[in-house]
Amino acid sequence: MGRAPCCDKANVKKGPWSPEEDATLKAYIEEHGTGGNWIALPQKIGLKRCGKSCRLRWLNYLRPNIKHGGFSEEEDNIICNLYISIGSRWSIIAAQLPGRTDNDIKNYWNTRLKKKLLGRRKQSGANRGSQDLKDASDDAHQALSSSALERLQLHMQLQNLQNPFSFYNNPALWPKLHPFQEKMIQTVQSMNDQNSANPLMMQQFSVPSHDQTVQGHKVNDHFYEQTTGALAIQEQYAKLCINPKMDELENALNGMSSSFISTSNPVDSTIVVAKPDMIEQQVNSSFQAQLDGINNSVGFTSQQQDDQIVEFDCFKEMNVSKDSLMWWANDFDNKSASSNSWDSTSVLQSQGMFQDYELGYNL
DNA sequence: AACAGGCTCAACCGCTATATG
DNA sequence: TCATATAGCGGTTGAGCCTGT
Repeated sequence: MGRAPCCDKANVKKGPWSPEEDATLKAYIEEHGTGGNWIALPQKIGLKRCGKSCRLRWLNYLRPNIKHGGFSEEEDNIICNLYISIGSRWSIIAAQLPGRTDNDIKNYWNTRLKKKLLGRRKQSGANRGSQDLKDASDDAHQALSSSALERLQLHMQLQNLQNPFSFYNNPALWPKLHPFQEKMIQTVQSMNDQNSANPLMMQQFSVPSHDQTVQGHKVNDHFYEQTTGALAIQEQYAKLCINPKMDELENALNGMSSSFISTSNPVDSTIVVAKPDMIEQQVNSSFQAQLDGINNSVGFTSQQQDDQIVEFDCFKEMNVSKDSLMWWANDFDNKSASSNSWDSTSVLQSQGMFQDYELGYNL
């Protein structure tokens, strides 16, 4: 049996609200409240509108203290950070921005903010020319939701562009490479030079391989994952650049375990792969010290760093097991894993989120 | 001035979560 | 425990506006 409609579709008005309708609805709610029943409300006040439509109109437009347009830089930062962290939970994001509605934020993100951020990459990656790579990337892309992909892209971009202390941005912090890796990178760089490479990619390729000791500090787990992923990018991309044939690409992709993180960037054809077994390798102690140094220099406390990890919620959409990626587990994620059941309170309870705005990606 | 294409944003749709009997 | 009603959410649509030619 199908579900009964919430209202008589034939007898309700659709489309834009007239000033008279607005006035009627506003006056009634301000005097009587909603009465806890939106469905019955339009009939009470003689509006030929669906209750859902009345609710939406009130929440998004008529209720007091609603702000429209004119998003500030600070609001942009919050939206961006939260989107990267939790995805398109617009109501939760809206709860952090007084006077903003979820609809407003959603529209703002889809029409402006996303373009503002991703547009940079599109521009820088536009000149990279391998259609083979692009096609293969598109295929790999299918395994990942656009939301997660977008968030991953944004994370990587922002990590790179916004943080002056970023590992990617600081060549002095890059340990020496294995000669073979250097050779791969040189090859890649020479090809990229010819093709006006995306600067982001170049920096990713400069990230060295490294190891890890134990599941100790999440600080290092975090950086470790990033650099491990970057190493895998190096390997795959270098192979493909050296011999960019489709069959090679297919083999490379087919050879990847299903437990790998696998995604791709449809804009610049980046293939991102992180192998869990790499995560089992040993950490170079001097490198670890350097990472600790970075964290100290940017003022991360261990708690803040834990919170920072919250930002990588997007990886859960990539079928990454908690065992294979040790940095993954945290209280926040458990809440988010229960999907829509958590609210803005739970976000705030995952303390430190707002600290991340200051520590993180100022636009 | 006229047109086409792109952009914005209010509103709708359909789904899930929650409340209630 | 189940069925039903309602609230709430996120994705999508389309009318109107803007901009470039």
